[in-house]
Amino acid sequence: MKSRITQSELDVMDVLWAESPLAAADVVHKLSGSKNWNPRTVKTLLARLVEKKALTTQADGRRYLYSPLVSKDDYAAKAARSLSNRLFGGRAAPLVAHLAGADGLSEDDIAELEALIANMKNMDIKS
Amino acid sequence: MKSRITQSELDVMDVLWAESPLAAADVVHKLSGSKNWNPRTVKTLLARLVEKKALTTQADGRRYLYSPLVSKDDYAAKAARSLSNRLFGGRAAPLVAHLAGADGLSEDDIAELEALIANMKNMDIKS
DNA sequence: ATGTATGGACTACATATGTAGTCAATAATG
DNA sequence: CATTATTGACTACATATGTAGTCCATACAT
Repeated sequence: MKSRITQSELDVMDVLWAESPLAAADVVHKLSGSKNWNPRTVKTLLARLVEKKALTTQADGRRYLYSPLVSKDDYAAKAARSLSNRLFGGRAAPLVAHLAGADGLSEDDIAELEALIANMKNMDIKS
Repeated sequence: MKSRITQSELDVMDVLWAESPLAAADVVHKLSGSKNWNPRTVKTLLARLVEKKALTTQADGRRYLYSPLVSKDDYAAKAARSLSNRLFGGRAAPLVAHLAGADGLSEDDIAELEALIANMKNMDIKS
């Protein structure tokens, strides 16, 4: 019954995905630019993430250092598959189509996708 | 300040995206296979979706017929872009990469993506 | 040593969400 | 017509979530 990471909690995870382990005060500091949160709020979110087993702590003297237990890649993959299944029948193309605005994806996006697809085709051949 | 459609509410939207307008009893019936919900629950979700302006109602005698105000495409597009921005830096390729398991996407997915990309390149040329 | 700042543990409280129950009007049925 | 079933309106209540506050122990500065 692993509870879901919420929006606010995800903001905290982002900080720790970028750099870890960090003390609560560091996380507070890194969020101070983007979020207007009371340090208490950040502490609460950290505690909830530990409860949810999304973070672990290691003692550092009197305080804790926090590190992710869930990698961003894993989290992102699950979120992507969940969205794909829930709204796009588990198919990739409709999802990608909906990412684009009226005028398609950017050149860069298209180039990256082509490279990715070429790569996946290779994987397929090798197996 | 349009509140977000929740998971349970989305199940209701799905029914009405598939066919509308429908009376509450019809929605209840269509959900009875997949969800083990009390009809009251479905009614509550319908009412909340009307509040959130995701559905409209038209009177049909003593009851209401519900229809989506938000199309599935719009909703899905917003959800897809939101996920992409939140977790993949707004780029399409990493999202697609994370959709795949260890062994890449299915042949069908790859074929569909290629077709989609070819199409988007055409759009690009025309404009 | 003594006051003050800092850090974690626990508590708080409004709103959201999942999941229903109650009530009153009305439609359908015997 | 009297009874029952249906429907929307309103209410309920536990848990989740956003956003903090309080308390207490301890580290640090004087």
